[in-house]
Amino acid sequence: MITYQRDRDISSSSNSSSSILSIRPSFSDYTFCGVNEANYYPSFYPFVGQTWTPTNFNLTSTIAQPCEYDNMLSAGKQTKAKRRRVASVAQRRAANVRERKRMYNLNEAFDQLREIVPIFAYEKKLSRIETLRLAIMYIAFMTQIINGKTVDTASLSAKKALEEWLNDPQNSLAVDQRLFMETSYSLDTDSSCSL
DNA sequence: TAGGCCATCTGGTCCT
DNA sequence: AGGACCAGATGGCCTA
Repeated sequence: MITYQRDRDISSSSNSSSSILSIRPSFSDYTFCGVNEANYYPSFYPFVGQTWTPTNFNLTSTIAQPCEYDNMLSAGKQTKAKRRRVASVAQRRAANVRERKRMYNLNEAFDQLREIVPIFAYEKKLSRIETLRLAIMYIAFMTQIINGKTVDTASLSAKKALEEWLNDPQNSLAVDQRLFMETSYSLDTDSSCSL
């Protein structure tokens, strides 16, 4: 009997002699069940903390079948005939690496955006959603300037938008209201401002 | 301790 | 067929 848990749990666990193994069994575990690498089917999450057996993973042949959990997930959904892509261990790992790289690039773009939007007295690092919302308002503010509105008028609209935003019950963000006031103040007083 | 934010894994879908 | 993109799930970390 083998019990699985996530890789992350393993790395944070100090007890290396534990009988708890990785949720991703070694290749030998698959071959033990008669599954070859080409038919690797990586759906083990439902069995975290549970005793793993070929029965509850529905491994009754040499080919891994979708487990009950996947059937539960797809139940109730209007599904057309789906293409089941069978990924090898190497393909799945490569996809994970690509996904990490994709998210890294996304975060790099967020960092660049954080450097552009004016935050002034805001000492805390903006979250991604804060960055996006601030950028939206900043663009709206600058658009008004470009369209000939005075800084005062544009700043008034920006302040109004900011107040609406802050008063939005859905918005739990506690942003200092000085953000946009200081933006307009900076435009007013700093001629070298490159905003 | 609850909630927010984030990283990561994963499978489905779209596109080349 | 395979990569990119996306959303759901999950767990860790931090803060109020």
